[in-house]
Amino acid sequence: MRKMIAASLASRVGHDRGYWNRRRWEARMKRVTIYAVAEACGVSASTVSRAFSRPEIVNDELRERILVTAREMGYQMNRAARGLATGRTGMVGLMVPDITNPFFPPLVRAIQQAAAQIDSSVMLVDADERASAEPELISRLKAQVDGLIIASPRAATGSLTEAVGGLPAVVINRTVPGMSAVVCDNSAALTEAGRHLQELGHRRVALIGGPAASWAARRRAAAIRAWAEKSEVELIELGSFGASYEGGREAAVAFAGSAATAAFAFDDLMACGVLAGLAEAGVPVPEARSVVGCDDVLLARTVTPNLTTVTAPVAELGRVAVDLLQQNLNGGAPEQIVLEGTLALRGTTGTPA
Amino acid sequence: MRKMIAASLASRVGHDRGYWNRRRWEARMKRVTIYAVAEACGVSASTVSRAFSRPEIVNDELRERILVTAREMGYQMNRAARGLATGRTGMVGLMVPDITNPFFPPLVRAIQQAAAQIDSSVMLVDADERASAEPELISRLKAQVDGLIIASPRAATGSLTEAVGGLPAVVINRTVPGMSAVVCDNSAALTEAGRHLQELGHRRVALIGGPAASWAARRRAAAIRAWAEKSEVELIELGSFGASYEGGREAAVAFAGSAATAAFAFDDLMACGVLAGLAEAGVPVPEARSVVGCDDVLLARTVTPNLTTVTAPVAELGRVAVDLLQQNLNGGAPEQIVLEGTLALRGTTGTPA
DNA sequence: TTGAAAGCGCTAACAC
DNA sequence: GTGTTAGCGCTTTCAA
Repeated sequence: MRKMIAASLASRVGHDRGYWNRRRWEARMKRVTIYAVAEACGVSASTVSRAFSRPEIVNDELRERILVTAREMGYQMNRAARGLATGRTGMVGLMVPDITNPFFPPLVRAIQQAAAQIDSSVMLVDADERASAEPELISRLKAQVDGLIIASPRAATGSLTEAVGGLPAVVINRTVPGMSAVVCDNSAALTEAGRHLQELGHRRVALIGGPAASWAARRRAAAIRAWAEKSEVELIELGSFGASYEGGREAAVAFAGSAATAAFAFDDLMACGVLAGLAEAGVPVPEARSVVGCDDVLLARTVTPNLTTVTAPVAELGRVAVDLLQQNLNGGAPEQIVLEGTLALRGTTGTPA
Repeated sequence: MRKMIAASLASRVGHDRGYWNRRRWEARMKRVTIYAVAEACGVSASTVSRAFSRPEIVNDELRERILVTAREMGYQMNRAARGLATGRTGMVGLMVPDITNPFFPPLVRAIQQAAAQIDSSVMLVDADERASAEPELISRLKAQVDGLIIASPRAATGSLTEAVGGLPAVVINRTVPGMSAVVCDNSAALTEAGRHLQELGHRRVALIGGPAASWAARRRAAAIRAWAEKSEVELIELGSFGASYEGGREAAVAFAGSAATAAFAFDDLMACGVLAGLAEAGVPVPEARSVVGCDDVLLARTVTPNLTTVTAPVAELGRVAVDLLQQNLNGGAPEQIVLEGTLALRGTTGTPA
């Protein structure tokens, strides 16, 4: 039977699309399947299949023998075939809004590693900072993965829900009704940063807002407002800027022109932009002004002076996201988990002039 | 026939592994297949299949009708099924040595976008900077993708070749016999940087070497040595350091203690480390010392003063990699393409004291 | 240009 | 505990 197939394939190869098909044909001929392994072991294909997918139900000795010969023969499971049979692809889709934003690479890494632990691979898509592209990208991913991890999506809740359409999904640093979520709550750490500024003697502090569409930006702003309200400090809100280095430089102008002696930037990228803008304007940090960032990306430690910021437990964020997804995959209900950021005091906060 | 299958599935659902299976069953029942579309259009499944995979061979009007109803019914191709039938997965594997190194995110993005253009998805794995893990990761990827893009691999040529084992593959910023490659050649730009330093008056320049295992590091070092040889400049080689910010800070000590007035760092990350190290030691840049980096990562523009460096055409690197891979996939022979880096003069080079 | 039918490699219900 | 068998959804001959 197998022989016949080989023969019929072989006959094809002479004509039609030439080299290309010949290569594919060769690749196939070489391919070791469970049937080949089964034959070599003198067992049925199902037994080989079980030896891999449910090892506990096959005789220990036999299983060992199968596994060994499989390895010797160079057998590698065809995941497409398994996927077709089980309806599971073994892949998780990961969408990030902008992989060049230094917050995401460590997260991507953590997710990829955690996924590997549960024998899944990560299919990555970058939304290239275009919120409107997100639903489309998600729909495309959807057909190829078992579940989705959506990092800090910018798109509207409704369009996200619709795009995801019931597929298990977990969002990171945002909540979306009906989906699992892991969020990093920086409120406490930001409040602590506020107290720290106050103790240093700051009485007027600026809030440099991030993109209006950002859920995280709103949360952070809310925490800071709440702190300002409770304290004796005057909060000067400096409107919203792009969550980028450039955005920060623009904000620096506004900040320098204001009466504030310290500023919270939405994130580290912006904070570094602010630092650069202040430097250009000849305003020394932390002598004349203080600035605090958020996220603790690589940049925060490489800028001089080192940025005072709020450290997010990125690796854990990733691990938890994969965990939650797996729970969903196994029929668990959506769940939300909150992790806490911690304040990292460094060189950009000091006593005001 | 289809009805029967549905019935038999339905009967399964009552017992066995409960909720989990029920969900899968529901997901399946909902799934729109080519058969459903075919029935709705009153044609055979093969015709629907052809309407998607080889549209040119089906009657224009009919094809339109099929495509429209497919969209209306929410049909989404099952790639596992196609993969099983064609032997192609529609995925390209992308391995990066360290996604948190700022050189890679823009590259990853470019690759993902280029892949999307040819209707492929990207499966990402991060080697977490462990050269020895690379072969294993590649082997795992191999079974699930049509081809591989391997960015700046650190592993030995032999183990790479073996791990890839004949699968179409293209390496980035390195050459491996038998594989396609795109490399960014920075020699000309580095030579130009050298001439620039010389014109500024530098007579002794340091070479801060990158990791010994890095192909790119060796190439860059070679270019710089060649330039020094031809010019009147004394080259002081400062041994090899880790390709990291920390590595750069260590190197800064050696640099500051040397007679060199300028230094080439292996890459921008190290260059920034050098900058930080010099700043700590109270050595002003570019007044006392000059430094030039390589790659032009985000960091190079955010550090103060902005880093003089060599800009790599990252986006093009990614596009070309995908192009080459596609050619390989279609039976083309391995090919190597060289792109040129360009010098970006910025703030870290100046007249020596 | 279209349809029928077989097969891609694996899983899982069922029988032994 | 293991074998038999019938699919998973798509592509691709081959015949009409």
